[in-house]
Amino acid sequence: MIFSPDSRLPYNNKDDNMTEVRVRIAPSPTGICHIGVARAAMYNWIFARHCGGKMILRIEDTDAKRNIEGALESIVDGLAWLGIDFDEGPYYQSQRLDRYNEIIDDLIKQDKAYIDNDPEKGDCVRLRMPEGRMEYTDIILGDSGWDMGLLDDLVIRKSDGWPTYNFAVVIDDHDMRISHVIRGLEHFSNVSKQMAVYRALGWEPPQWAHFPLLMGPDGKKLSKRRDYSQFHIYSSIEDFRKAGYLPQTLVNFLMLIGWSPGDDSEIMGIDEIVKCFTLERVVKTNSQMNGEKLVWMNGKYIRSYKPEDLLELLLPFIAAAGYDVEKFDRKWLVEVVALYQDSISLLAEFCEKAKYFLDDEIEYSEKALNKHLRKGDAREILAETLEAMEVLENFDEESIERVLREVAAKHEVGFGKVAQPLRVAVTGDAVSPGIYETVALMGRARALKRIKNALNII
RNA sequence: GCCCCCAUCAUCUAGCGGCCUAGGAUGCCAGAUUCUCAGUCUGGACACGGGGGUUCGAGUCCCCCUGGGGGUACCA
Repeated sequence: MIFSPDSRLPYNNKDDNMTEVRVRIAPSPTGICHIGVARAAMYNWIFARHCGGKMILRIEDTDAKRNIEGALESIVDGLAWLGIDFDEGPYYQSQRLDRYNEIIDDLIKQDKAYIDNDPEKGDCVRLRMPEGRMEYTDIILGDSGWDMGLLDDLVIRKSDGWPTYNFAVVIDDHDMRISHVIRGLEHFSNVSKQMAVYRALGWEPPQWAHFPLLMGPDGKKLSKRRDYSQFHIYSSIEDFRKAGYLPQTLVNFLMLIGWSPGDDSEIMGIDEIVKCFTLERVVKTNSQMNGEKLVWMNGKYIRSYKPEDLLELLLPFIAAAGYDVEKFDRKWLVEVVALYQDSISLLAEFCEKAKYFLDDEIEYSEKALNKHLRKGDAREILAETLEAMEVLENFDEESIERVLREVAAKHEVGFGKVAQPLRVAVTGDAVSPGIYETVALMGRARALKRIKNALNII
């Protein structure tokens, strides 16, 4: 990512080739990398990459009161994590005041704009709106129009000297030679205002594409304040990352909301999406986020990794859970990961599920103890299992299986009657991966110690 | 209030007049695999908001209603 100190643009761009695809996102640096910003960035970036065009970052920072320190970095970082980068920028609106004023003054000279005196608010500049109906076409929504008589003369310069949003956007998009404005539906009604500015300036407007809005998992409007964690949904990219989502999951999932490739493909990598993405296939309806499908998809991606690669992704989560990552044998950890790869859907789940591998001491679930160890001859069976395991030459999966089968045969009980007591004894709970793998990987010392301990407390 | 946009299973979607007794995915239910859980596989239930048209024929086109969303600032 490049941050050029002087990011003002050349004003004259008449000679440039306007057929080049150039798109942008224009966030305000007012907070974290919100899911809405990420989605807009994804549409623009994917469209740019599909067309071989350029992706540009512009910062709308004219409202100094709202600017937050570090917000730009967190937005750029969040997008980078998703795989979104920029070819140009960031350009700052705050550095382009001269350019806006030059155009406003010229508009006044031509009597296309005028100074409006308001005794209370001060002088502002308004653009004379055209008469009649303005027609325009949106790539996603189709033909539309607006009765311009409904609009007041648009304020283009506020009394504080700054241009208004709808004016600055037009100047910026033109100067940056933006070919397609791809943004959320909340901006749709700005088109008429911006078209009026394009017309006054005699400039060619870009192509418009307004994608529908993302609704919360509760079906209501997405709110920054609300906590959606019960739905496995978050409002910031950073929170998705912390919850253990993979970036490719988020990209895949978010793109499949509001767009489809046309066939039945569901699990799609970003390259594949770039290849077949078209704005025409973006749907027109608002859509609700479904956390269950998101979790499912993340599980699919988790299962697609080789265990050693998955471990690399898991390491930060293991460290964040308070473990000293260095104290574990790396190869052994890979095996633990392999054991759990099928049963986790979020990276953050690993430590909780595999805690009896990571912790020295385990906690026993009373319920599991009662159900599997304090019933029938479970205690006797476990004690016998312990005895047989103590004399095992090789403490490996095959040997352990043999022991369990022998014990089961001797007592004439099902395999579960032997496996479950053992499982509870070594893990503390009635649920774990396969019992031989679990016990073998745990190691002889740990397993035997835990069995003895269990026999003591039941 | 006014303006604009939208409308297929619970959810995300396919469908661009006959291929639709509406397809896929998640979730849900059942079965298989099995030492528990998960995973995987197989099967099942679940939708064209309502009413008028147009047409030989409408989920697909038109109108109305209803519902949802967005916008109506000297915010962005």
